[in-house]
Amino acid sequence: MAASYREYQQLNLPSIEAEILTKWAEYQAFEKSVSLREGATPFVFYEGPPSANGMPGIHHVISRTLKDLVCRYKTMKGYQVKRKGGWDTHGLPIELGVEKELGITKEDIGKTISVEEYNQKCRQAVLRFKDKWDDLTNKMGYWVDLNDPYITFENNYIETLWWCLKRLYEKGLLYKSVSIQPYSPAAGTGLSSHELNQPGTYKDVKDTSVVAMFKAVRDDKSRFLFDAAGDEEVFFMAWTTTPWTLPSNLGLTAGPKIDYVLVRTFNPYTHLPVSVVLAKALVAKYFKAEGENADFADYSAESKLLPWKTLSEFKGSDLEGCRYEQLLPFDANTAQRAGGDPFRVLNDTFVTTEDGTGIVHTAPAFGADDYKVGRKYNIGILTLVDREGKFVDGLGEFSKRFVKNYKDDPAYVDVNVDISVKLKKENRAFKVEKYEHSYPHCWRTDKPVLYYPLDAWFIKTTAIKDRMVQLNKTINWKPKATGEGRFGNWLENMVDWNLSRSRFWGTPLPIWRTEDGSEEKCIGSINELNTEIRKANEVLGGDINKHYLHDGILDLHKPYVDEVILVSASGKPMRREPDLIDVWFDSGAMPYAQWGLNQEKLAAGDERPFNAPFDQNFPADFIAEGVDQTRGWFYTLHALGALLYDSVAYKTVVSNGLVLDRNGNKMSKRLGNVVDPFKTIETFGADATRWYLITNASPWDSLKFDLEGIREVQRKFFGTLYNTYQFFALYANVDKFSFSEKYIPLDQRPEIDRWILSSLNTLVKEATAAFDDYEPTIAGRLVEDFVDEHLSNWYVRLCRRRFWKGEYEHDKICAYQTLYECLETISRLIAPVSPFFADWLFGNLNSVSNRFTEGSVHHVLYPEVNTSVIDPALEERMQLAQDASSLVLSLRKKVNIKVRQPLQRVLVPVLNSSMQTQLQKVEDLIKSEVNVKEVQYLTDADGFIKKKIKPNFQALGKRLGNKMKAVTSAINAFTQAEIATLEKEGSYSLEIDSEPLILQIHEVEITSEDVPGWMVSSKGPLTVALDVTVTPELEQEGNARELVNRIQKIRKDNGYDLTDRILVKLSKAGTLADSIKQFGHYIKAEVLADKLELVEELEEGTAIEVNEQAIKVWVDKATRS
RNA sequence: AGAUCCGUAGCUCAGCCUGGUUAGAGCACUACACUGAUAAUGUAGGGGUCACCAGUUCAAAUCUGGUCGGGUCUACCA
Repeated sequence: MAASYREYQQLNLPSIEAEILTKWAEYQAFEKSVSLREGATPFVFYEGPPSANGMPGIHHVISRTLKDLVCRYKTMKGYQVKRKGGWDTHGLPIELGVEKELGITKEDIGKTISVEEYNQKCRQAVLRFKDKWDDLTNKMGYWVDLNDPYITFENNYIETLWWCLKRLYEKGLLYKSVSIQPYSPAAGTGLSSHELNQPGTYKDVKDTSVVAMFKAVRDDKSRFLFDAAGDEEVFFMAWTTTPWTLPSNLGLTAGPKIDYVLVRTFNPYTHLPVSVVLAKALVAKYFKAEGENADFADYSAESKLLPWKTLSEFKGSDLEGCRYEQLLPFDANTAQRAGGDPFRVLNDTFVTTEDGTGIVHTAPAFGADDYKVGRKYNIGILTLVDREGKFVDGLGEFSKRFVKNYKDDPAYVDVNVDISVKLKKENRAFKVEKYEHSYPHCWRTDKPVLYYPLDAWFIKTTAIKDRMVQLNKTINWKPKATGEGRFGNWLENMVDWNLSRSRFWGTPLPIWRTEDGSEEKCIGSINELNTEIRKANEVLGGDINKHYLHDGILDLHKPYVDEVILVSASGKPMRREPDLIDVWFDSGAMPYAQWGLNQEKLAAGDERPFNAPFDQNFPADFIAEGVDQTRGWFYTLHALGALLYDSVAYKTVVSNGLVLDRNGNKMSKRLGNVVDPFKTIETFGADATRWYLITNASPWDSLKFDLEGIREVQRKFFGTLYNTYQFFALYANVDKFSFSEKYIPLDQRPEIDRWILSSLNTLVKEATAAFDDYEPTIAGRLVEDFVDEHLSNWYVRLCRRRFWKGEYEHDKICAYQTLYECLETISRLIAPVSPFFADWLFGNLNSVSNRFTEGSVHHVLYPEVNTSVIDPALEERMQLAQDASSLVLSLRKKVNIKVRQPLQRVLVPVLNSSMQTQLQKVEDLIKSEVNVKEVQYLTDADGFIKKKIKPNFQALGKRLGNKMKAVTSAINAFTQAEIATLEKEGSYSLEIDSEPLILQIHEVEITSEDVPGWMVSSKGPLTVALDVTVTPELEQEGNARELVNRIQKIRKDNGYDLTDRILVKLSKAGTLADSIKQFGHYIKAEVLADKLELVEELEEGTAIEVNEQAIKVWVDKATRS
């Protein structure tokens, strides 16, 4: 007995998926999908490592679906796609999690808990949710190799990072420098940008702001100011919201292209006459319009209005180099102590005229921009605040005072206010006010952060900026704009990469330094370190490194590496620089570190001393992550690829957008609008979820996630496809179709079969193009449209009878082969996006036909288009048939004649012979679909058609330009005769604005509009007219059909099998009797009745109504003969 | 603050690159119909200042500039 296609009660995606998962596990389907392609061209994919210390969310499902579908697609295209998994295990989120769990803060580490214990905790916490992640990976059908993942905390991984760092060090790209970083005095620690981006860190606060007046020094540079001011005192005005930085002021920065003015006025506090410099654009902020050129002599302390007068105007560049007197001189902040040449006006483009005065008070220690411009001009640096947040000694009355209330001291007096008061008194303040702005706070202590100079190690990415920009242009970005815009701009504005992190659980910086910093050494491997360890012991003697002499170092983390002391060339001890490196370096170096160092290659001085798979796996063909990784992983991969090997690290990158909730809000635990991926998958199935995520919006658009959308996908796409399969299986099992007959050549198949196969091949072509272009959304939507509109609602609907009527012979086999081929091809087309359902469908089909030897759809090749099957004319005329049917149905609706009532004819005006030929070929389909007996074609000759003419704007517009309006109205006024002439001659002469103009036939569109005296309906060039006369003859046939429908329903209600023969008795009733007599044969054939009897009286049986006539029907199974 | 994406029907999205005269589809809603595969489908109906303003053009949802709103990233500044 031949195998049969599996049939189901109803679609249940989750149970299908459970079944397929079991099958995959048993057959090791994933492993096989890779091993089957051994020797094939590799397609290199990098997995961006997730951090398993948090639960996976629905947004992980979208990026992983994207990764998975590309890898599956490429596998089906014949590539070998290895997917090594990985785990990101270092970094702040993990440390913060552990601290929270232990209820400690950073300060406790090394005190209440040893670094060793702490890191042990981190190591344990890192993979806490690994099971959950593995579970999700499995359930969502993400194929990735989790058996041999790279793990960033492992020694061999860190060792490779060290090697990379050393290579950078040797190229002179790794350096130490002071940088201005966010720092929390209350917590005593620097903050990472990540910490600063915690929700709620930016708060609106009211600070005392002051516009300070810096007195210009008269010299050659500033002469133009004093000349204009008539030798009065001249001040530069600069605004600050942090008056505590004023003692550390060393410069004033102006924008070179900004316009400035010198204004004569009075100091509103001291009422002394002054001349001040500020940006022209900001004058209105400090001076009222009415005060301009007001009477200066009238001004007194009581005056409401401040008179002012513009004395001169100049550019910021004119101010460059002007000197000023120090605002708040003390012992501690002399120019000498600052080093450099301070108290000058500088120029930089970061200055804006949005706020303040257009002149920026510059304290290099307390602002990144200040620092940068300060260095450029060598104005030195003063850090007059210590790490606790209080002023140092030597600042007079301000010494030792906290610059902000870091200690929650109830008696705290705001030093910023005192500074402002002092300035007011000294004629050095122009305006003091409370200013509300958003300012970052330490998320842990809730105290304001300050920017503070800290030592840090940098990678000199700026050295190869141009090269990185150049390389970026070769990367295929999806979407393009992210690469050119967001990423491109980011590269253009690149700064050196600050690697340092003052944390505990991470990759230690492998640099050892002598105490005076004069000698240092960068270590590039474990062997090298062990050698150095022994050497140091030999040179320095004693107990130095005694724990590491025997076995070498066993763990490259803190605190162990910090215990190691090395020896410099000159014999001095060296200690490790205490920093850890940015975790982004960990992930950015994964192309190299995932394979680890190869000791032989290393010893041989290989440029690429990584284990062998590396050679085949760099750079990646494809990576994909969320768009939030643009400046994260995408950047670090790119930077390291360029820095280390002058290469891109990936050729194509897809950045997917955010997943928002259904109202467009970002999902966050705080808002409680997160979607649980497990629950979603369990409820709707991974395939429906994946399909929804991919087809609803382009991956890079942000997605408003709505469960209703998944439900719709489930119903509409999978439901339809499932039903189509179910339909096929039902009849194929009856007929024992197993594709054992020879493949019937297309020219021996009916039109509709050739049509659906043509459409199918068009679909294959277009879907493949879309996948090749990393546009899965387009591919998915194409398949959806095909399944719904073409396959299910046209092909199957029209062909239904072919499957259950008649014998198992040529036409039926054609139908089975065609539908089978469609289903099988669809299963392969959708396999990348919905891997479970595809494999289920494929498996169900293939287990009967055995057309493929492969056990899984994921092992076969993606369908190849057969262009010889594509017949555009055929697809076009089928469209005509669909349109014509739709128009006729619409007309039937208008006159309320149901489809079951046959009608005699439709008239179709044809404008040319090719249209008629096209229609004739699909005439039968139209007739059966709309239940009419004949199609008549009307041509001009019949004189029935009324035509409509419309200009072809596209063609005419180019030629005529601004004459279009006149021509349009001329054309609209055409008579039927004129249209006829144009059609006959192929051109027509017009006169527009008394100029002759020859109109060509292709410059207009002529459609038939009307058939006088008939009901018509049209769509584009197609018009149909319907003969709505119902003759008695037609009515009888209609009755018969109606009756068939009722009997079929009874059959179904009685639960008969499709093939059961029946006996029917009908009560004689009115005019129906005639119908029954006349169409008895037809009725019997339709309902598989052996006997159809008309009886006078029927006791039992079902009472039904046929076209408002009551009748009784009695149905019973015929006994088998 | 800079960059970037988005804004079309109640909702989700096409169309925009390459301008062309009734702006489409699905969902939802209403009514009718179809069905021995269908949780499907068909027909009809309501529902749109294509965010706004200006410009270019004979012609703008489409091109240009700006504004507004939303998202994201980066930065945080006197």
